[in-house]
Amino acid sequence: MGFVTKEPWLDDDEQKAWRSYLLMNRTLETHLERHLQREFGLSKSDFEILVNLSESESGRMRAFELSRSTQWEKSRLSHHLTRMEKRGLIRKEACESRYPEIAITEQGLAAIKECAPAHAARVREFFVDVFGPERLAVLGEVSDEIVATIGKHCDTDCPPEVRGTS
Amino acid sequence: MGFVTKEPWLDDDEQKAWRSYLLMNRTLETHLERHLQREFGLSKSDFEILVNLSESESGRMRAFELSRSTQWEKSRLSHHLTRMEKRGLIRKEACESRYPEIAITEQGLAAIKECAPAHAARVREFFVDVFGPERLAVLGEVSDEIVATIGKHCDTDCPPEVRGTS
DNA sequence: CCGCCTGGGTTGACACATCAACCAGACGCG
DNA sequence: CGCGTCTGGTTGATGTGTCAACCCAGGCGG
Repeated sequence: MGFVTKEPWLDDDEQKAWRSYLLMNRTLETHLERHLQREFGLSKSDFEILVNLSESESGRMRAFELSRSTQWEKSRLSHHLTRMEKRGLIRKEACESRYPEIAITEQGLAAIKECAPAHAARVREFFVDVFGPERLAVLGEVSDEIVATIGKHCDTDCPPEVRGTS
Repeated sequence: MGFVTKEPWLDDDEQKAWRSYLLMNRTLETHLERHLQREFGLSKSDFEILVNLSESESGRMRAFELSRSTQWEKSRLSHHLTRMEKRGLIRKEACESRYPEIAITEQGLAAIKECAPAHAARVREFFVDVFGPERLAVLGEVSDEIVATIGKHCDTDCPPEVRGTS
C-alpha cells in the first residue's frame, strides 16, 4: 500500500499544502462550532440563519431569499426552519402573498446579539490575526478566484444549485 | 436590523475576506463531495478512511489509529466503520489482541484506486492551480500556524479531542 | 483479594443533511 | 378552456455526526 494517492497527480509540496489546509479547516470549523454550541446552544446553521435575518431591514425574509443567501437547498432550509421555530428562534408568519415570511423572534435576536461578539472575537483571534492584513487580503482574492473558477466550470456540466448566484 | 454583527469586532476588510473564505470553502467542499458521491458513490468520509488504510503498510489498521489520523471521535468512527463494512469497503477482522483490525477489502481498494486520480485532478484544477505555487506555500504556512494557535489555546481550556496529536 | 481508574470500542437517541417525491399556484401556449 | 411546466415550499426516508452512556479488559493501590 502507500502508492494509491501518490500518482503524479499532486506533488509533495502540493500534497502538503493541501493537507495542511484541510486540517486547518477542520480544526477551525470544529473549534468555532463547538464554541457556539456549548456557550450559546446554537449550531453553525442556526447562526447563519440568524445572521441573515438580523442583517435584513425588517428582521423578516421569505424562505427563498434565505435559500439564496445561504446557498442551502430548499429542503434543508425547510427542515431547519421548522426545527428553529420549535425552539422559538424564528417564527413563520403568514402574509398576504400565500407564502409565509420568516421572522426572527425576540429570543432569536437576543441569542445572536449575545453570541456574535464572542464568535467574532474567536474568528479574529484564530484566523484574522494569524493571517495578518496582507496575507488575509491575498486569501480573499484567491477565494474569489476559486469560487469563480468552480462557477465557470459548473455552468457547463453541473446541476443548477451549485452555480453562482451573486 | 443590520447592526448586530457590525460591532467593532471585525472591520469591513476583515469581514469581506472572512466571508470570501467561507464561501470558497463551502463551494469547494460541496463540489468535491458531490463529485465523489455521484461518480464513485463514495462520501468524503469514506474517502478519508480508504486513503488512510491504503496508505498504511498492510492495508490494515486498528480503529484507534484511524481515529488518531482522521481526528474523528471514536463513536463517529465506529458508526461509520460498521456502515462501510455493510457496503463491503472494509472488513473488521479479529486478531490476537482482543480488538479487531480494520482491513481494506478488494472492493474498497478498487474504489479508491479508481477515484483518487479524478479527485486529485479536481483538487489541482480548482485549488492548487488557482493558488499557484507561491501563494499555495504561504497558505500552507498560515494553516499550520492556525492549527498551532488553536492547539495552544485548547491545551488550557478545551476537551481533549481537539488537542494536537502530532 | 477488592475497588477503582483508564483506554479501546460499541450502542442508542437525537440533531442534521440529502435526495426524491409531492403539492399548489402562476404562467404560457395550443 | 386544457395542458405542460416552472417556482416556492413541504414531507418522508435514509445516511451521517454528536453526545452520553455503557461494556470490558488491563493496571494499580490498597
